[in-house]
Amino acid sequence: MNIGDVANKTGLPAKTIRYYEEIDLIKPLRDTNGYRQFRDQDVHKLAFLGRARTLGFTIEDCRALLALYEDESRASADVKRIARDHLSQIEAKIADLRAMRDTLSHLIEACAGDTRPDCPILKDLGGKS
Amino acid sequence: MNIGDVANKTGLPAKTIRYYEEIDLIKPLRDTNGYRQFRDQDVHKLAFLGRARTLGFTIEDCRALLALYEDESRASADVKRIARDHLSQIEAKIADLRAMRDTLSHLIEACAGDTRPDCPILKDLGGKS
DNA sequence: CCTTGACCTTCCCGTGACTGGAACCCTCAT
DNA sequence: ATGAGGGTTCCAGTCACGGGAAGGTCAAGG
Repeated sequence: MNIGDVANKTGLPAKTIRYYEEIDLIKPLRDTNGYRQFRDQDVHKLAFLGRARTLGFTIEDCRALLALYEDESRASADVKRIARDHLSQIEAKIADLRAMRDTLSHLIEACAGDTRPDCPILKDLGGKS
Repeated sequence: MNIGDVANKTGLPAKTIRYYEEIDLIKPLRDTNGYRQFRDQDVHKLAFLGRARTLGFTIEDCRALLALYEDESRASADVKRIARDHLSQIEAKIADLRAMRDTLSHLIEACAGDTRPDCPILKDLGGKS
């Protein structure tokens, strides 16, 4: 299979697939004309990576998860630890964003949003209570 | 005032302050020895920028907000539009993260996390329901 | 007067995970 | 022969800085 077909199958852009090869996440074969030849296992790995990325795992997490995936004698505790660490990062981000959202939405509510210059948003940013 | 004092006052790293000058957000004066000389207005702008950044506005948003801040004849509608656009981006991010969190936490709950290789997390990533 | 240490300066590279684009090669149909 | 539509490599850019090197400046102490 050529890279275009794999891109279609996995939903990953060809650029991303090449990038994943460059950083040694996958090692597709090469045809005599220099084209990448993807086996089913490559496609499967790419699907795995795509799914892990949509769950927000970093590339390095993905690398570790992929290694565990291929290791028949893994301990599920290792997988779970990676996932839990990631989850706590996500929760921290959500908390940050929620704080921003709350502040922002209050300010927006307080702003008339008309042609006059008076603006509580700018007042807040300017540090004037 | 030198950059260190300003960094202390505003809580922004000196590196960040230099960067903000480089991209023309602020224009501090220069002393004869080449040191940056910050006026109160510079410090005030930096505080404004710091606050806007903690609310998650991009640098370009900050540039626009700063321009409006300095424009006495602004319309608060312009400020509000920027803030609302930003708010909707934040909400989109929160939604994304929540989806990740929900999926992840279910998977983590289902994973024994012991020495056995069997792992629902990897099963999900591998696409095997 | 000299040194020490804490400042300050510029400059360049690295980050994460790609994306865009240039310049070029391969293949097949017309 | 030519054109369209694949593929290839390589380089630059993204965003908002942070790290670190190499060197100039300043105030205090010996």
